[in-house]
Amino acid sequence: MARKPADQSVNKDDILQAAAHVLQRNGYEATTMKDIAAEVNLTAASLYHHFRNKDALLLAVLEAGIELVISQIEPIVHSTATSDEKLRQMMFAHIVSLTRNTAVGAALVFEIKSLISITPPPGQPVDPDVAEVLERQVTFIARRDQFENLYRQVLHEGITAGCFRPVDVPIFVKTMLGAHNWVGVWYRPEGRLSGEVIAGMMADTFLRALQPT
Amino acid sequence: MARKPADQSVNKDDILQAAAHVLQRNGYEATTMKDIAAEVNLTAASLYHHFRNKDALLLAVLEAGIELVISQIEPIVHSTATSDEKLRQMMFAHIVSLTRNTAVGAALVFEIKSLISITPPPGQPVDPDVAEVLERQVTFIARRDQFENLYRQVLHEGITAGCFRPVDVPIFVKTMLGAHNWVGVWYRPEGRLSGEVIAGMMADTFLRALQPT
DNA sequence: CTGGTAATCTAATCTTCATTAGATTATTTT
DNA sequence: AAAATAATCTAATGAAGATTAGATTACCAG
Repeated sequence: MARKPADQSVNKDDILQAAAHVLQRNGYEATTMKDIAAEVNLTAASLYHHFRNKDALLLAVLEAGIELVISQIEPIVHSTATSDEKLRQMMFAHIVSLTRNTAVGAALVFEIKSLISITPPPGQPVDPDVAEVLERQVTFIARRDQFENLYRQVLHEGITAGCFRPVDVPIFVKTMLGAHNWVGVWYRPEGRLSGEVIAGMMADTFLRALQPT
Repeated sequence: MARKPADQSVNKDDILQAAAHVLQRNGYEATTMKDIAAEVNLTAASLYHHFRNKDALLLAVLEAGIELVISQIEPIVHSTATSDEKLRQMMFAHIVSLTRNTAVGAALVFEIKSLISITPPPGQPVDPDVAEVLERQVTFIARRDQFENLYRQVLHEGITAGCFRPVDVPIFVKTMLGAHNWVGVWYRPEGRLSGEVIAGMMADTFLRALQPT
Protein backbone atom coordinates (compact mmCIF):
# COMPACT_ATOMS: atom_id res chain seq x y z
CA MET A 1 0.00 0.00 0.00
CA ALA A 2 1.79 3.04 -1.12
CA ARG A 3 1.93 5.40 -4.01
CA LYS A 4 -1.26 6.00 -5.91
CA PRO A 5 -1.46 6.29 -9.68
CA ALA A 6 -0.31 9.67 -10.92
CA ASP A 7 -3.71 11.08 -11.66
CA GLN A 8 -4.93 10.40 -8.17
CA SER A 9 -1.95 11.66 -6.32
CA VAL A 10 -2.32 15.07 -4.79
CA ASN A 11 -0.07 18.04 -5.32
CA LYS A 12 0.82 20.91 -3.06
CA ASP A 13 -2.00 22.96 -4.39
CA ASP A 14 -4.61 20.42 -3.48
CA ILE A 15 -3.23 20.31 -0.01
CA LEU A 16 -3.21 24.08 0.26
CA GLN A 17 -6.84 24.22 -0.73
CA ALA A 18 -7.73 21.54 1.75
CA ALA A 19 -5.75 23.25 4.46
CA ALA A 20 -7.49 26.51 3.75
CA HIS A 21 -10.86 24.86 4.14
CA VAL A 22 -10.05 23.12 7.35
CA LEU A 23 -8.38 26.23 8.63
CA GLN A 24 -11.50 28.22 7.99
CA ARG A 25 -13.60 25.67 9.79
CA ASN A 26 -11.42 25.17 12.80
CA GLY A 27 -8.77 27.80 13.17
CA TYR A 28 -5.08 27.12 13.21
CA GLU A 29 -4.42 25.41 16.48
CA ALA A 30 -7.57 23.34 16.25
CA THR A 31 -6.67 22.15 12.79
CA THR A 32 -4.81 18.89 12.85
CA MET A 33 -2.60 17.52 10.18
CA LYS A 34 -4.90 14.56 10.16
CA ASP A 35 -7.89 16.78 9.36
CA ILE A 36 -6.10 18.29 6.44
CA ALA A 37 -4.87 14.95 5.24
CA ALA A 38 -8.37 13.54 5.43
CA GLU A 39 -9.66 16.19 3.04
CA VAL A 40 -7.35 14.89 0.37
CA ASN A 41 -7.52 11.24 1.35
CA LEU A 42 -4.03 11.00 2.70
CA THR A 43 -2.60 10.18 6.07
CA ALA A 44 -1.05 12.86 8.19
CA ALA A 45 2.39 11.42 7.67
CA SER A 46 2.10 11.87 3.94
CA LEU A 47 1.76 15.60 4.27
CA TYR A 48 5.32 15.76 5.45
CA HIS A 49 6.43 14.71 2.06
CA HIS A 50 5.04 17.97 0.74
CA PHE A 51 5.64 20.37 3.60
CA ARG A 52 8.32 20.59 6.25
CA ASN A 53 5.84 20.94 9.07
CA LYS A 54 2.53 22.40 10.09
CA ASP A 55 3.79 25.95 10.31
CA ALA A 56 5.22 25.79 6.86
CA LEU A 57 1.91 24.56 5.58
CA LEU A 58 -0.03 27.35 7.23
CA LEU A 59 2.36 29.91 5.96
CA ALA A 60 2.00 28.56 2.46
CA VAL A 61 -1.74 28.99 2.70
CA LEU A 62 -1.42 32.57 3.80
CA GLU A 63 1.23 33.34 1.22
CA ALA A 64 -0.91 32.01 -1.55
CA GLY A 65 -3.82 34.04 -0.27
CA ILE A 66 -2.04 37.33 -0.05
CA GLU A 67 -0.34 36.87 -3.39
CA LEU A 68 -3.64 36.15 -5.05
CA VAL A 69 -5.17 39.29 -3.67
CA ILE A 70 -2.16 41.44 -4.45
CA SER A 71 -2.01 40.15 -7.99
CA GLN A 72 -5.54 41.37 -8.49
CA ILE A 73 -5.15 44.73 -6.83
CA GLU A 74 -1.75 45.85 -7.96
CA PRO A 75 -2.48 46.33 -11.66
CA ILE A 76 -5.34 48.62 -10.75
CA VAL A 77 -3.09 50.90 -8.76
CA HIS A 78 -0.82 51.39 -11.71
CA SER A 79 -3.56 51.93 -14.21
CA THR A 80 -4.42 55.32 -15.66
CA ALA A 81 -7.84 55.62 -14.08
CA THR A 82 -8.72 58.42 -11.71
CA SER A 83 -8.15 57.86 -8.05
CA ASP A 84 -11.77 57.30 -7.26
CA GLU A 85 -12.15 54.85 -10.09
CA LYS A 86 -9.03 53.05 -8.96
CA LEU A 87 -10.25 52.82 -5.44
CA ARG A 88 -13.61 51.53 -6.50
CA GLN A 89 -12.03 48.87 -8.63
CA MET A 90 -9.62 47.88 -5.91
CA MET A 91 -12.31 47.49 -3.32
CA PHE A 92 -14.53 45.66 -5.71
CA ALA A 93 -11.85 43.20 -6.75
CA HIS A 94 -10.69 42.69 -3.20
CA ILE A 95 -14.10 41.97 -1.79
CA VAL A 96 -15.20 39.77 -4.62
CA SER A 97 -12.01 37.83 -4.21
CA LEU A 98 -12.74 37.31 -0.55
CA THR A 99 -16.22 36.08 -1.29
CA ARG A 100 -14.97 33.70 -3.93
CA ASN A 101 -12.42 32.18 -1.68
CA THR A 102 -13.75 32.57 1.79
CA ALA A 103 -11.49 29.83 3.04
CA VAL A 104 -8.35 31.77 2.31
CA GLY A 105 -10.05 35.02 3.14
CA ALA A 106 -10.96 33.95 6.63
CA ALA A 107 -7.58 32.36 7.08
CA LEU A 108 -5.96 35.65 6.27
CA VAL A 109 -7.99 37.35 8.93
CA PHE A 110 -7.81 34.80 11.63
CA GLU A 111 -4.49 33.17 11.36
CA ILE A 112 -2.19 36.12 11.38
CA LYS A 113 -2.16 35.96 15.10
CA SER A 114 -1.10 32.34 15.25
CA LEU A 115 1.52 33.36 12.82
CA ILE A 116 2.78 36.27 14.79
CA SER A 117 3.04 34.29 17.98
CA ILE A 118 5.59 31.87 16.59
CA THR A 119 8.39 33.52 18.48
CA PRO A 120 12.00 32.47 18.17
CA PRO A 121 12.93 30.16 21.03
CA PRO A 122 14.90 32.03 23.67
CA GLY A 123 17.95 29.76 23.41
CA GLN A 124 20.75 30.41 20.94
CA PRO A 125 20.75 27.47 18.53
CA VAL A 126 17.98 27.92 15.97
CA ASP A 127 16.77 24.88 14.10
CA PRO A 128 17.15 25.61 10.38
CA ASP A 129 13.55 24.57 9.76
CA VAL A 130 12.34 27.00 12.34
CA ALA A 131 14.64 29.62 10.93
CA GLU A 132 13.12 29.24 7.52
CA VAL A 133 9.59 29.50 8.80
CA LEU A 134 10.56 32.54 10.82
CA GLU A 135 12.07 34.14 7.76
CA ARG A 136 9.02 33.50 5.63
CA GLN A 137 6.89 34.85 8.39
CA VAL A 138 8.68 38.14 8.29
CA THR A 139 8.37 38.22 4.54
CA PHE A 140 4.69 37.56 4.82
CA ILE A 141 4.10 40.41 7.21
CA ALA A 142 6.08 42.67 4.93
CA ARG A 143 3.90 41.59 2.07
CA ARG A 144 0.79 42.47 4.04
CA ASP A 145 2.17 45.90 4.68
CA GLN A 146 2.88 46.36 1.01
CA PHE A 147 -0.67 45.42 0.31
CA GLU A 148 -1.95 47.97 2.75
CA ASN A 149 0.32 50.50 1.13
CA LEU A 150 -1.38 50.06 -2.19
CA TYR A 151 -4.53 51.43 -0.66
CA ARG A 152 -2.66 54.18 1.09
CA GLN A 153 -1.04 55.31 -2.11
CA VAL A 154 -4.29 55.63 -3.96
CA LEU A 155 -5.81 57.49 -1.07
CA HIS A 156 -2.97 59.97 -0.92
CA GLU A 157 -3.05 60.41 -4.62
CA GLY A 158 -6.76 61.12 -4.55
CA ILE A 159 -6.53 63.54 -1.68
CA THR A 160 -3.74 65.43 -3.36
CA ALA A 161 -5.75 65.56 -6.53
CA GLY A 162 -8.64 66.97 -4.55
CA CYS A 163 -10.71 64.04 -5.62
CA PHE A 164 -11.11 62.89 -2.00
CA ARG A 165 -11.60 64.91 1.14
CA PRO A 166 -8.55 64.92 3.38
CA VAL A 167 -8.71 62.03 5.81
CA ASP A 168 -6.19 60.37 8.05
CA VAL A 169 -4.96 57.89 5.51
CA PRO A 170 -3.68 55.12 7.79
CA ILE A 171 -6.85 55.10 9.85
CA PHE A 172 -9.09 55.24 6.85
CA VAL A 173 -7.30 52.33 5.26
CA LYS A 174 -7.52 50.25 8.41
CA THR A 175 -11.20 51.04 8.55
CA MET A 176 -11.69 49.84 5.00
CA LEU A 177 -9.58 46.76 5.42
CA GLY A 178 -11.34 45.80 8.60
CA ALA A 179 -14.66 45.95 6.81
CA HIS A 180 -13.29 44.00 3.89
CA ASN A 181 -11.62 41.31 5.91
CA TRP A 182 -14.72 40.75 7.89
CA VAL A 183 -16.56 39.82 4.72
CA GLY A 184 -14.52 36.64 4.59
CA VAL A 185 -16.04 35.77 7.92
CA TRP A 186 -19.74 36.39 7.42
CA TYR A 187 -20.24 35.93 3.70
CA ARG A 188 -22.13 32.81 2.65
CA PRO A 189 -22.40 31.90 -1.03
CA GLU A 190 -25.98 30.79 -0.50
CA GLY A 191 -26.87 34.12 1.10
CA ARG A 192 -29.25 36.82 -0.08
CA LEU A 193 -26.75 38.82 -2.10
CA SER A 194 -23.97 37.94 -4.50
CA GLY A 195 -20.38 38.84 -3.80
CA GLU A 196 -20.49 41.37 -6.61
CA VAL A 197 -23.50 43.16 -5.23
CA ILE A 198 -22.00 43.27 -1.78
CA ALA A 199 -18.69 44.49 -3.15
CA GLY A 200 -20.49 47.25 -5.02
CA MET A 201 -22.36 48.40 -1.96
CA MET A 202 -19.31 48.45 0.22
CA ALA A 203 -17.26 50.30 -2.36
CA ASP A 204 -20.05 52.85 -2.51
CA THR A 205 -19.99 53.29 1.21
CA PHE A 206 -16.34 54.16 1.35
CA LEU A 207 -16.32 56.31 -1.76
CA ARG A 208 -19.13 58.40 -0.40
CA ALA A 209 -17.27 58.73 2.83
CA LEU A 210 -14.41 60.23 0.85
CA GLN A 211 -16.43 62.73 -1.14
CA PRO A 212 -15.14 66.24 -0.69
CA THR A 213 -17.82 68.39 0.87
CA MET B 1 1.25 25.17 50.57
CA ALA B 2 -2.36 25.84 49.99
CA ARG B 3 -4.79 28.64 50.38
CA LYS B 4 -3.37 32.08 50.22
CA PRO B 5 -4.36 34.87 52.55
CA ALA B 6 -7.67 36.42 51.58
CA ASP B 7 -6.24 39.58 50.15
CA GLN B 8 -4.01 37.63 47.81
CA SER B 9 -6.56 35.14 46.65
CA VAL B 10 -8.00 35.70 43.23
CA ASN B 11 -11.63 35.87 42.22
CA LYS B 12 -13.38 34.97 39.03
CA ASP B 13 -12.98 38.43 37.71
CA ASP B 14 -9.24 38.41 38.05
CA ILE B 15 -9.16 35.17 36.17
CA LEU B 16 -11.38 36.52 33.43
CA GLN B 17 -9.11 39.48 32.98
CA ALA B 18 -6.08 37.26 32.85
CA ALA B 19 -7.75 34.92 30.43
CA ALA B 20 -8.69 37.80 28.19
CA HIS B 21 -5.08 38.94 28.09
CA VAL B 22 -3.66 35.56 27.33
CA LEU B 23 -6.38 34.93 24.83
CA GLN B 24 -5.48 38.09 23.02
CA ARG B 25 -1.86 37.13 22.95
CA ASN B 26 -2.26 33.55 21.88
CA GLY B 27 -5.70 32.75 20.60
CA TYR B 28 -8.00 30.19 22.08
CA GLU B 29 -6.44 26.88 21.23
CA ALA B 30 -2.95 28.12 21.88
CA THR B 31 -3.91 29.42 25.29
CA THR B 32 -3.26 26.90 28.00
CA MET B 33 -4.89 26.78 31.36
CA LYS B 34 -1.38 27.00 32.70
CA ASP B 35 -0.79 30.29 30.88
CA ILE B 36 -3.90 31.76 32.35
CA ALA B 37 -3.11 30.45 35.77
CA ALA B 38 0.38 31.90 35.58
CA GLU B 39 -1.01 35.41 35.04
CA VAL B 40 -2.71 35.23 38.39
CA ASN B 41 -0.02 33.19 40.13
CA LEU B 42 -2.04 30.04 40.39
CA THR B 43 -1.59 26.56 39.08
CA ALA B 44 -3.75 25.25 36.29
CA ALA B 45 -5.54 22.90 38.61
CA SER B 46 -6.71 25.78 40.75
CA LEU B 47 -8.65 27.28 37.89
CA TYR B 48 -11.00 24.35 38.01
CA HIS B 49 -12.17 25.52 41.35
CA HIS B 50 -13.53 28.61 39.63
CA PHE B 51 -14.60 27.28 36.24
CA ARG B 52 -15.91 23.95 35.07
CA ASN B 53 -13.47 23.72 32.21
CA LYS B 54 -11.63 25.66 29.57
CA ASP B 55 -14.65 26.20 27.38
CA ALA B 56 -16.65 27.58 30.24
CA LEU B 57 -13.84 29.97 30.98
CA LEU B 58 -13.59 31.19 27.42
CA LEU B 59 -17.29 31.62 27.22
CA ALA B 60 -17.27 33.66 30.40
CA VAL B 61 -14.70 35.98 28.85
CA LEU B 62 -16.78 36.50 25.76
CA GLU B 63 -19.97 36.94 27.73
CA ALA B 64 -18.40 39.59 29.88
CA GLY B 65 -17.10 41.33 26.79
CA ILE B 66 -20.35 41.45 24.91
CA GLU B 67 -22.30 42.50 27.97
CA LEU B 68 -19.93 45.33 28.59
CA VAL B 69 -20.30 46.60 25.08
CA ILE B 70 -24.05 46.19 25.02
CA SER B 71 -24.42 47.97 28.31
CA GLN B 72 -22.70 50.96 26.78
CA ILE B 73 -24.54 50.96 23.49
CA GLU B 74 -28.07 50.12 24.49
CA PRO B 75 -28.92 53.28 26.43
CA ILE B 76 -27.94 55.34 23.44
CA VAL B 77 -30.39 53.55 21.20
CA HIS B 78 -33.23 54.39 23.52
CA SER B 79 -32.27 57.99 24.03
CA THR B 80 -34.11 60.89 22.45
CA ALA B 81 -31.30 62.01 20.18
CA THR B 82 -31.68 62.09 16.41
CA SER B 83 -30.68 59.00 14.51
CA ASP B 84 -27.44 60.43 13.32
CA GLU B 85 -26.50 61.60 16.76
CA LYS B 86 -27.37 58.20 18.14
CA LEU B 87 -25.30 56.43 15.57
CA ARG B 88 -22.35 58.66 16.19
CA GLN B 89 -22.52 58.06 19.89
CA MET B 90 -22.89 54.34 19.43
CA MET B 91 -19.91 54.06 17.17
CA PHE B 92 -17.86 56.28 19.38
CA ALA B 93 -18.66 54.34 22.52
CA HIS B 94 -18.15 51.03 20.83
CA ILE B 95 -14.80 51.85 19.36
CA VAL B 96 -13.47 53.55 22.45
CA SER B 97 -14.52 50.53 24.43
CA LEU B 98 -12.60 48.28 22.09
CA THR B 99 -9.49 50.39 22.42
CA ARG B 100 -9.77 50.46 26.18
CA ASN B 101 -10.06 46.76 26.46
CA THR B 102 -8.29 45.37 23.46
CA ALA B 103 -7.94 42.04 25.16
CA VAL B 104 -11.63 41.41 25.26
CA GLY B 105 -12.12 43.21 21.98
CA ALA B 106 -9.77 40.99 20.10
CA ALA B 107 -11.13 37.96 21.86
CA LEU B 108 -14.58 38.85 20.66
CA VAL B 109 -13.36 38.99 17.12
CA PHE B 110 -11.13 36.01 17.08
CA GLU B 111 -12.67 33.50 19.35
CA ILE B 112 -16.15 33.27 17.98
CA LYS B 113 -14.94 30.64 15.64
CA SER B 114 -13.46 28.44 18.34
CA LEU B 115 -16.71 28.91 20.04
CA ILE B 116 -18.84 27.99 17.12
CA SER B 117 -16.87 24.88 16.36
CA ILE B 118 -17.71 23.23 19.65
CA THR B 119 -20.22 20.92 18.05
CA PRO B 120 -22.30 18.46 20.03
CA PRO B 121 -20.67 15.03 19.95
CA PRO B 122 -22.47 12.78 17.48
CA GLY B 123 -23.30 10.15 20.08
CA GLN B 124 -26.48 10.30 22.15
CA PRO B 125 -25.42 10.80 25.76
CA VAL B 126 -24.49 14.44 26.34
CA ASP B 127 -22.30 15.24 29.29
CA PRO B 128 -24.18 17.80 31.40
CA ASP B 129 -21.09 20.01 31.48
CA VAL B 130 -20.92 20.01 27.72
CA ALA B 131 -24.64 20.62 27.57
CA GLU B 132 -24.32 23.70 29.68
CA VAL B 133 -21.51 25.10 27.62
CA LEU B 134 -23.47 24.39 24.48
CA GLU B 135 -26.46 26.20 25.87
CA ARG B 136 -24.48 29.24 26.88
CA GLN B 137 -22.89 29.22 23.49
CA VAL B 138 -26.27 29.56 21.83
CA THR B 139 -27.19 32.32 24.21
CA PHE B 140 -23.99 34.11 23.41
CA ILE B 141 -24.59 34.01 19.69
CA ALA B 142 -28.11 35.29 20.26
CA ARG B 143 -26.67 38.11 22.29
CA ARG B 144 -24.35 39.03 19.47
CA ASP B 145 -27.26 39.17 17.12
CA GLN B 146 -29.13 41.41 19.48
CA PHE B 147 -26.17 43.68 19.55
CA GLU B 148 -26.05 43.84 15.79
CA ASN B 149 -29.75 44.59 15.83
CA LEU B 150 -29.21 47.70 17.87
CA TYR B 151 -27.27 49.15 14.98
CA ARG B 152 -29.82 47.95 12.48
CA GLN B 153 -32.63 49.60 14.37
CA VAL B 154 -30.98 52.96 14.43
CA LEU B 155 -30.12 52.68 10.76
CA HIS B 156 -33.70 51.88 9.82
CA GLU B 157 -34.99 54.64 11.98
CA GLY B 158 -32.66 57.13 10.36
CA ILE B 159 -33.47 56.02 6.86
CA THR B 160 -37.18 56.25 7.51
CA ALA B 161 -36.71 59.68 8.96
CA GLY B 162 -34.84 60.68 5.82
CA CYS B 163 -31.85 61.43 7.95
CA PHE B 164 -29.77 58.76 6.15
CA ARG B 165 -29.74 57.76 2.53
CA PRO B 166 -31.33 54.38 1.91
CA VAL B 167 -28.73 51.65 2.20
CA ASP B 168 -28.93 47.91 2.57
CA VAL B 169 -29.06 47.86 6.32
CA PRO B 170 -27.65 44.40 7.03
CA ILE B 171 -24.72 44.92 4.73
CA PHE B 172 -24.02 48.38 6.00
CA VAL B 173 -24.04 47.17 9.57
CA LYS B 174 -21.69 44.31 8.80
CA THR B 175 -19.42 46.79 7.10
CA MET B 176 -19.36 49.00 10.15
CA LEU B 177 -18.92 46.18 12.58
CA GLY B 178 -16.09 44.69 10.57
CA ALA B 179 -14.27 47.98 10.71
CA HIS B 180 -14.95 48.34 14.40
CA ASN B 181 -13.94 44.84 15.36
CA TRP B 182 -10.75 45.15 13.50
CA VAL B 183 -9.75 48.04 15.71
CA GLY B 184 -9.37 45.58 18.55
CA VAL B 185 -6.74 43.89 16.47
CA TRP B 186 -4.54 46.74 15.30
CA TYR B 187 -4.98 49.37 17.96
CA ARG B 188 -2.00 49.96 20.22
CA PRO B 189 -2.30 52.23 23.25
CA GLU B 190 1.16 53.58 22.58
CA GLY B 191 0.25 54.43 19.02
CA ARG B 192 0.03 57.79 17.28
CA LEU B 193 -3.62 58.47 18.00
CA SER B 194 -5.85 58.06 21.03
CA GLY B 195 -8.83 55.76 21.00
CA GLU B 196 -11.12 58.76 21.14
CA VAL B 197 -9.58 60.40 18.11
CA ILE B 198 -9.74 57.19 16.16
CA ALA B 199 -13.32 56.60 17.19
CA GLY B 200 -14.23 60.09 16.06
CA MET B 201 -12.66 59.62 12.68
CA MET B 202 -14.29 56.32 12.08
CA ALA B 203 -17.68 57.58 13.14
CA ASP B 204 -17.23 60.42 10.71
CA THR B 205 -16.45 58.05 7.93
CA PHE B 206 -19.64 56.08 8.30
CA LEU B 207 -21.87 59.06 8.94
CA ARG B 208 -20.67 60.71 5.78
CA ALA B 209 -21.30 57.52 3.93
CA LEU B 210 -24.90 57.75 5.08
CA GLN B 211 -25.51 61.33 4.14
CA PRO B 212 -28.47 61.70 1.82
CA THR B 213 -27.35 63.14 -1.48
C1' DC C 1 -11.36 27.16 70.17
C1' DT C 2 -13.49 23.75 66.65
C1' DG C 3 -15.66 22.18 62.73
C1' DG C 4 -16.77 23.46 58.11
C1' DT C 5 -15.91 25.43 53.84
C1' DA C 6 -13.06 27.70 50.34
C1' DA C 7 -8.93 28.13 47.70
C1' DT C 8 -4.70 26.07 46.60
C1' DC C 9 -1.31 22.79 45.73
C1' DT C 10 1.21 18.43 43.98
C1' DA C 11 1.06 14.49 41.49
C1' DA C 12 -1.13 11.55 38.54
C1' DT C 13 -3.94 10.23 34.36
C1' DC C 14 -5.31 10.12 29.75
C1' DT C 15 -5.65 12.12 25.16
C1' DT C 16 -4.54 14.18 21.41
C1' DC C 17 -1.37 15.59 18.25
C1' DA C 18 2.97 16.60 15.56
C1' DT C 19 6.66 14.47 13.88
C1' DT C 20 9.90 10.56 12.64
C1' DA C 21 11.31 5.86 11.05
C1' DG C 22 11.12 2.40 8.05
C1' DA C 23 8.70 0.02 4.69
C1' DT C 24 6.20 -0.36 0.11
C1' DT C 25 4.87 0.56 -4.50
C1' DA C 26 4.13 3.56 -8.72
C1' DT C 27 6.52 6.32 -12.25
C1' DT C 28 10.24 7.78 -14.79
C1' DT C 29 14.90 7.55 -16.50
C1' DT C 30 18.48 5.40 -18.56
C1' DA D 1 13.92 -3.81 -17.48
C1' DA D 2 16.97 -2.18 -13.75
C1' DA D 3 17.86 1.81 -11.08
C1' DA D 4 16.45 5.98 -9.19
C1' DT D 5 12.95 8.84 -7.43
C1' DA D 6 8.44 10.17 -5.70
C1' DA D 7 4.36 9.52 -3.02
C1' DT D 8 2.22 6.79 0.26
C1' DC D 9 1.50 3.96 4.12
C1' DT D 10 1.78 1.80 9.01
C1' DA D 11 3.64 2.05 13.34
C1' DA D 12 6.29 4.24 16.67
C1' DT D 13 7.85 8.22 19.57
C1' DG D 14 7.41 12.11 22.54
C1' DA D 15 5.54 16.04 24.23
C1' DA D 16 1.99 19.03 25.57
C1' DG D 17 -1.94 19.95 27.93
C1' DA D 18 -6.69 19.30 29.93
C1' DT D 19 -8.68 17.32 33.64
C1' DT D 20 -9.03 14.62 38.07
C1' DA D 21 -7.68 12.88 42.75
C1' DG D 22 -6.24 13.61 47.05
C1' DA D 23 -3.97 16.38 50.18
C1' DT D 24 -3.17 20.84 52.70
C1' DT D 25 -4.02 25.20 54.76
C1' DA D 26 -6.53 29.72 55.55
C1' DC D 27 -10.56 31.86 57.20
C1' DC D 28 -15.09 32.10 59.25
C1' DA D 29 -19.23 30.91 61.91
C1' DG D 30 -20.72 29.05 66.13
